[in-house]
Amino acid sequence: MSTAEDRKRKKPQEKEPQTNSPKRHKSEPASEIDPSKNPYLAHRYPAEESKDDWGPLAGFKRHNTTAKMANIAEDGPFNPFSGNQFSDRYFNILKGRRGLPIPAQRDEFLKMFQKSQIMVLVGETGSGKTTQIPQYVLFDDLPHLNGYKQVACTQPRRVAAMSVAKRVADEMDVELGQEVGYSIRFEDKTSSSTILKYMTDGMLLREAMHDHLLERYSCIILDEAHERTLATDILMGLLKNVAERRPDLKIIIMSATLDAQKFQHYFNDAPLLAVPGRTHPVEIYYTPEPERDYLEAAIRTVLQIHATEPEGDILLFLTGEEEIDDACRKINAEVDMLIREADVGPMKSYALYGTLPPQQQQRIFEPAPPPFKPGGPPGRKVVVSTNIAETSLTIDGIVYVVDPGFSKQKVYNPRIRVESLLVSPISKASAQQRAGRAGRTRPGKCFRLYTESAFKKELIDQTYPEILRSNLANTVLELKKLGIDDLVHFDFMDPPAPETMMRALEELNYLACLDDEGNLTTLGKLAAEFPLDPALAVMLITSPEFFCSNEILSLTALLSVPQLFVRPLNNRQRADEMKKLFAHEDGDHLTMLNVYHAFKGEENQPAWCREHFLSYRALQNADNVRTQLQRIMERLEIQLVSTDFSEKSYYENIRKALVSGFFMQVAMKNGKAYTTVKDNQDVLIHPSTVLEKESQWLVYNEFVLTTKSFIRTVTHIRPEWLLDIAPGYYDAKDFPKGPVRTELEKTMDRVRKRNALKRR
DNA sequence: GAGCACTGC
Repeated sequence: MSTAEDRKRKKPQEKEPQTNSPKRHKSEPASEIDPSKNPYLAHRYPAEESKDDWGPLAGFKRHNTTAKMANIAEDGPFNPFSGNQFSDRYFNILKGRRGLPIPAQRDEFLKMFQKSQIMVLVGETGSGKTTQIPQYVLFDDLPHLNGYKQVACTQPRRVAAMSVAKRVADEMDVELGQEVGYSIRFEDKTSSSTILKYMTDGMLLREAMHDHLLERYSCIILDEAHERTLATDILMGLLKNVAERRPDLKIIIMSATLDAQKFQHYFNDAPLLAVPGRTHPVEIYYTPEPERDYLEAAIRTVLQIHATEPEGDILLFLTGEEEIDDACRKINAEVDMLIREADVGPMKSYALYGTLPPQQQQRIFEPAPPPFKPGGPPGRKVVVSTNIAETSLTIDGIVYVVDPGFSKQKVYNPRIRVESLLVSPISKASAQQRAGRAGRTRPGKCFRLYTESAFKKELIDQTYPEILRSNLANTVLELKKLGIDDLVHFDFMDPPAPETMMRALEELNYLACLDDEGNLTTLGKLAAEFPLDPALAVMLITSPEFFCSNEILSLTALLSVPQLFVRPLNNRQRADEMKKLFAHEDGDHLTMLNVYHAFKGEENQPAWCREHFLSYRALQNADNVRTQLQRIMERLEIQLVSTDFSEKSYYENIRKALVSGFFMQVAMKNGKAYTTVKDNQDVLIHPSTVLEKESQWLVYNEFVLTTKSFIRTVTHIRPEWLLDIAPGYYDAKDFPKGPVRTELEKTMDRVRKRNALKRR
């Protein structure tokens, strides 16, 4: 990745071999003209040399331009950023862009942008803010004439960063990856010519860890700030801080209309610009009485719409995979009955949730079935979806939305240190977003399965930001790495609960990533380099001590992707049998490793995965993650070693390495069930385990709270290892009197006696 | 003997 300095150094070198023609003019005949005199290439030379007396940007003074000037430059004929002649396609797209509502406010935007360091911009979907505002910034901020700086625009999701970058590259008539590019995990599509970069907010955060002042940017645009992802919240705190130390940095916070004042207030009363959206009105209907069974009510409502409303597709929001599959089955059965009894058209139902393979997700875009007879009652499709359709996926043609008012949300309980998913009422903002999905192509209707008074009085305004609902161990490590020493006084927009913060600090201290004063240790600094949870990072970094870093590298990658084993509804038994083929008697971690090794030895991987009920996507993903982690290890000079497979200690070493990261996630057998050490929670082993033999002590990867408390992905370990690998954590006298303490003391005695024998 | 809202590095 190139820093601003690199870019400065690289530029002059680049022009040498191309004295006669600039880089992307390959088909052009060699010109007699000295390229440094070519006004259209003026931007390729450092600002101090550039006079910009001619060319499309003639007379443009940084932060002193107008919409009129920019419009003239945009009208061509030459592209002010690439020097090329504009294509016909460019002018076609330009016509469309000028038809958006936002250009009318270009001057208003420029004035505000020029006057203030930080501004807030709110606009509904369809306003074009994500594609247009960054371009407006380019024409005024002129980052390429300002020491080759860049303009960044962050997105919460990878697909958004990619697709918007592609769109804007087309709008600006440049090749994607040149003047306009994107940067997401596993893919950096930028070059030394890039002046506008779309990126995920997590990616910008990563960059900030090595460049605390974000020096390579002259302007940072945080888009979709209302979503309040963890990364967005940390970035906002960071940017507020950086803004003071870098008066030259411009910041724009973009958000949907809600909560604008909160953003303004947080950024020292930054000015606000509101741009209108382009959506159709949506009529809202409430139920007169509260519904007792929202699933039943939802299905009933869908059928009523189908029987009585004019043409248009339906979107129903439910909470999870099982519920959605169930609802689809019931809807199909009811529609069949309805068709027999009444004069209605056909209706096709589609399930939509994140873990569905992409191919199946795509099916929701199939057109609705046609009516049975021309002019008869309309055919329709109904998409039954999780929250994924609220933000990540938009489906055109939706006219009716059915909103029961619930979604699964992550909650964190710092007292028992457990993150879990809970079906909870949605917020007003969420309800509005859902309703908006009905008005994308024409006026629509939204049926809320709750009363108007419940909406007004019971729903909270905004969903709580993620930072208030998460374990913050990773976040605290990131903040420390960002150079923020005083976490207590860090200016969060919504400060997390002190107990959550304390838990995170405590966890990092146990992992030896923070010392007793709360400072980053050498191990902590290394751990922060990895895009992993602290426990995984520590396990990986210490694995060479157990002679198995190659294997732990694979395992770490496997543990950081979801859903390795596939278990289709109609083939569970077969899937379970297949899983047994890979089972290792000591537990699930080693089983996953067996899967990975078998996968790597396979030639036709997709077919092999189908046959063995494994997710090809997950394994491929794990492989990508592994490559990324391996590069980081090589950069940090962490050794990659293996124990010879024929050695008896091959698997034992891996289990010990597991303990070095997960010693806080250990459970001990207590009668029929297990008890987690330290927290004393009664837990059961998740039924998905391959472990069959009796095991007194287990290390587990996650605690899942569903119908019962489960520990999932478990491996058998020996208590001696705990004393050996984490002596500070497993000091028996720190434990309350009880079975765990008794066992630890027994183990200590055993070790002592054995050592005494050895000494004799 | 059961589940996996959604993202991101």
